[in-house]
Amino acid sequence: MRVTDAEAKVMEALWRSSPLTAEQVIAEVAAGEGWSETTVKTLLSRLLAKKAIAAKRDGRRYLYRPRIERQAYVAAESRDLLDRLFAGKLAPFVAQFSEQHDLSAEEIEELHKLVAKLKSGDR
Amino acid sequence: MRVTDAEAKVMEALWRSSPLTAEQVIAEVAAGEGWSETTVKTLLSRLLAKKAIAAKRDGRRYLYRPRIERQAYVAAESRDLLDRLFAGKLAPFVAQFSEQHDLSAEEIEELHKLVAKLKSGDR
DNA sequence: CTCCGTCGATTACAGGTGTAGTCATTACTG
DNA sequence: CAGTAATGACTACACCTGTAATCGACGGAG
Repeated sequence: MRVTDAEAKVMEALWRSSPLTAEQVIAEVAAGEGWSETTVKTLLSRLLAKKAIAAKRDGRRYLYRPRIERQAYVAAESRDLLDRLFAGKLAPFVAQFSEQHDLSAEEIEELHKLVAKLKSGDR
Repeated sequence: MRVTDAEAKVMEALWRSSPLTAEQVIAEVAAGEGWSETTVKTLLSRLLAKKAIAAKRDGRRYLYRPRIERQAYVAAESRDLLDRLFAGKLAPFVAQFSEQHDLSAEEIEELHKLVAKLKSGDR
């Protein structure tokens, strides 16, 4: 069961900190996305229905927390993109991206360190 | 106007070689995706409507060709992912991906060469 | 010249998604 | 104890997407 883009915005809030009440989630995302309160509540319900989050009763309200890790979501999205567009290979992705955008010296340095670490088998 | 996943499959066929007739596009993708002929035709119509492809009459049929480059599509998708999940930065993406998947020595080597080239400012 | 087959155009339709309003319950406030 | 405010549940709805069938026009075969 896939988490949609709008739902992911709500997940991001919960990944940033949790548990949160619906009201707190609304405070985190509604204004930024230009959403009404009920929209956020709908998204919470759908996420609950697809078991992407859990809700624990706390008096008259619920406390929501993620049930899937951001790491897993990010990894799935990344793999999907790589598979669809780069035959699953990382290097071609990096190649095209660096061709399209001028990377800062810092970014390049960071990549360098990363690759060095990979070469040394340090993981 | 966004190209959807199903539409992208048709685009891929046209990026591989073009121009193609509808029949040729169908031959390229229908079986592989388990689609009927009419499904492919619908996708061609929608791509035409959103100007992602062009059609030139050739006797009684049309010859279709891409109107947006694969490069541009791939770049947009990539940037979207990076922006959504990695604050637009390449290095964190590479970091998480290499953590999730064991890269082959060849892949690592390829990345190394790429980064070396970037460092030398060769672009 | 007529009939038939081939194409693209048009229409269809269910399920997903974004976005939001209304309802019903429940717990405080007075 | 009753009324009100807050909160989650339910309902709504248009547009998008995947998937496909049917229609109408036009060109080629006989």
